[in-house]
Amino acid sequence: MKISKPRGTRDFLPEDTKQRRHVENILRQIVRNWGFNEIITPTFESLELFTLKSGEGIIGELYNFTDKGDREMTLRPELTAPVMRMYVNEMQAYQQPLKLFYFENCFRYERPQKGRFREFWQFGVELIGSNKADADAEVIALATYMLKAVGIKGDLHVNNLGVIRHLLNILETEHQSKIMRLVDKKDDIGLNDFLEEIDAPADLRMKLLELICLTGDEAISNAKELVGEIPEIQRFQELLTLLDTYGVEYTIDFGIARGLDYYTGTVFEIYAEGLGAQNQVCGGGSYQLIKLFGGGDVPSTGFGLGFDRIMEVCEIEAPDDKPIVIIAKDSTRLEAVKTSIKLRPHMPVYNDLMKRNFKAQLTYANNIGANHVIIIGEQEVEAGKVTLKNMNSGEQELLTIEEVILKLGKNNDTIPEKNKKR
RNA sequence: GCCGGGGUAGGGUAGCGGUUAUCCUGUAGCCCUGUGGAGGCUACGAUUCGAGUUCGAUUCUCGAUCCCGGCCCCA
Repeated sequence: MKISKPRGTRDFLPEDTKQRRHVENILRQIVRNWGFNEIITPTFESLELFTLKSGEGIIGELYNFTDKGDREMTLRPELTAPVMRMYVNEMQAYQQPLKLFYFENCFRYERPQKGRFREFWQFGVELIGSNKADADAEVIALATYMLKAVGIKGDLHVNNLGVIRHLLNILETEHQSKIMRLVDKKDDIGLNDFLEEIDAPADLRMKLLELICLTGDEAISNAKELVGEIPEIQRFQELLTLLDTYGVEYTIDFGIARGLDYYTGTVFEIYAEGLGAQNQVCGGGSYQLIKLFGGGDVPSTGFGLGFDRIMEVCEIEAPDDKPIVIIAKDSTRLEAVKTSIKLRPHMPVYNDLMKRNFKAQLTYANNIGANHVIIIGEQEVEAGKVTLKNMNSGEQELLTIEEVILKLGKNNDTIPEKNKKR
């Protein structure tokens, strides 16, 4: 009886894995160059960490369990909360701003569909300690640069929640939250009904419905007409000026709400084409979670990139490994092993492990796409050299191992390419 | 949790009440023990699971399960 993999999980074959690692390393390199440092948090955490952040309702979507010491645990559904927990536990005295990033798997008990799995990977960034527009701008710009680097055309939408909150601040806090959630869902009917239900002032109602539809270049001036010259708009403009300077293209969109109370001002989402219903590849903003987890009043900005969705639409190819195959006879197998040891610091080398005959070894080399084979037979051993055969041209030459290393180090562009990656 | 569409060797497929379950590809080996890519031959390998209808089910019915897509949700 075959055992199948759990629902919503995936096996990554060698080709898939190579591709994922390649893209992952490109992203990692960019984030490092922007001055962020990678961290790793536990795969499972206390259930409370996430219910604290998101409420009890989240439990339905978690892979939670009780451990043998009767502790309520869960596989992490996201990484912002763990990173904030880590900060509160052990990084509060660090020099700020603290620039952290992660690339880890997360788990949600949900119905799988296109771009949605039960185990999925998130690449995220958290900048802790600054509430300035400069911090928000750097984080947003970074997200767009990352997507660009892997060849994805993203559509960036930005908002500052301060504006809509300014409008709503005459209402009860709970009503404000509910409205933000409805705005986030773009549930206009539900929003209307709710405004009716709480008997919101007509003036507010009109302005709100108008505001959340504002997008594009005119949005700022239109918003000013609705709410006046409030500091939040100024702050929003400061951010946009910075984004212009970064060369980032964006759409102002007062309809982005992100639905959660802990977002403080700047919020943004990036969408990509070709992903069906799950087209959001990135989401983030500035938020205040540290206080909730028992730390100080420290502001943060961050985002999460849906790595699996990126892999769905990203078309860049990982470089080939271009393996070298050593071909030996029964009498020279030990010599082949010794040679492989000398070559392996410089290139990927395959020995025959199947005791195949000479011809079949060549066929094997051909099938795995080797550009070169190294033939070690009695003649070569006698000469103290090896035969290097180019599988594309068929040319052969008798060389010392040192000469082979020199030659393939120069001609085989795999080697420098590989070093470049790290 | 809900709604649609699907499951036949590792991958891609044909059969649609009775077949030795078809073909392509793949892998291993041989033709061919110092020269690969072609060809020939051989081997390996499948009806998702469980009930029901039937003399007989891969085929029809129901249920489960998994996959694909959508809804809900999206921290």
